[in-house]
Amino acid sequence: MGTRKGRPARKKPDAYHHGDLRRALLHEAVRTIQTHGVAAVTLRSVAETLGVSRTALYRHFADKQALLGAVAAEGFRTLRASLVAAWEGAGRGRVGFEAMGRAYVRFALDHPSHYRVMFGSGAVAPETAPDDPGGAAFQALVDALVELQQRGEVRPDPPLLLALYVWAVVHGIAMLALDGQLDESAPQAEALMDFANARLRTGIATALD
Amino acid sequence: MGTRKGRPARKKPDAYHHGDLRRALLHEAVRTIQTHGVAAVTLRSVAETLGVSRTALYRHFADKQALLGAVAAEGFRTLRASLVAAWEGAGRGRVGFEAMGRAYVRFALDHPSHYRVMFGSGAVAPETAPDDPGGAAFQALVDALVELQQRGEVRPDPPLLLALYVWAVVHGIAMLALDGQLDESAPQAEALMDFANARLRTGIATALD
DNA sequence: ACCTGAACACCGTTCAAGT
DNA sequence: ACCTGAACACCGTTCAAGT
Repeated sequence: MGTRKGRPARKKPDAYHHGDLRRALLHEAVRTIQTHGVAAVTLRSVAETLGVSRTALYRHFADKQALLGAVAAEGFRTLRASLVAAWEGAGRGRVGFEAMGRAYVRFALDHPSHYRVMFGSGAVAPETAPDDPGGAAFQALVDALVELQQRGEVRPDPPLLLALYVWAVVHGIAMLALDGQLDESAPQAEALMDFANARLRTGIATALD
Repeated sequence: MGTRKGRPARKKPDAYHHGDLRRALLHEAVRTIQTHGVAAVTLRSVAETLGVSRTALYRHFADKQALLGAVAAEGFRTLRASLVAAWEGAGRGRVGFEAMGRAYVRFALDHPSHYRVMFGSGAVAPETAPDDPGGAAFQALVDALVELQQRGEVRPDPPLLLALYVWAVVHGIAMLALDGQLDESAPQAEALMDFANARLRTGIATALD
């Protein structure tokens, strides 16, 4: 803020040529999703609370779906940060891996609507990616598994396949919780994740026959 | 069809007092979802293709969400039938169990939009239930696991917890595939399910230490 | 470049009214 | 009981126009 190099300071910021409408739109959409759900995200209401015309959005996003795509991308960045923090914070290794799983489920429980948008039919396919935050979040999981393989703690299967399997487990738990399929969602979801961590290690069979 | 016992045959069915508008609405909604996705399910279009007023639906469903709830319930009944058929058809046991997993994923791949509605935010909570088809589908999984436990082939953990874990795995694979997170969805989803069946048995660790 | 204002083609839902 | 028709309060998106 204040003056910028080589650009004459504007007398009055002129209300709305406010330079970062894109970021403001994105932030407002995320906020609305968190507090009132996706259905409440209306181009009209978002524009109004920002004090901007209903159609101003089209300068920054192709359409509403593009806005939601950006919301999803931001969600994946936050998710990735949570996963890495859990992994590092628990000192990596098997304990770190289990912490990652718990962090994943907790993220979904803490941001249910946002999480839903991230996996909504919008399909944030990799081609959209100058950075592909979804892929980056997944990569954090792959990296952890490779490290565990190098320590000889995880079977030497193709890391991609292993990572997809683990992702399916945590994503499945998250979705079941969000859809209200677990009674008393939050506690049972965490208990289920603890059980999942144990079963990921040893499976469900009684013996190796 | 034809004459019904004890009821005077109607001369002309009178176009629309056609008695089973409810069923017709439900069928048309399912058909549209399958062919054009949920977004195409519009009360207006459904009514029009049925030759009925736009508001006739409100005699049979509280609102659009109730219609989609009925669509979800029907989906769960079909899913349950597929699971049971796979389990029985493969002669139960561990082979039957693995067949159930594959049948689950195949159902989702074959009815992507319908599957999405089944787990959409609508929340077909158990209180809606005169029959609760979602619970019945889940029960088929619980029953199979209990039977495997009785044979000593699955660890004697609480069946509910085991079933939730397995459900999370198949649901997670299904959702990842539907969201386009797997390249070449169909084949990779089935390969992932095969891997999942193996990992459900023995887990991902290298040893039992 | 960035934003506005009016207009368009859609929605789900209500409500009094018809048979 | 079951259905209609008009009306209401919403949508996302377009397009010519302003600065």
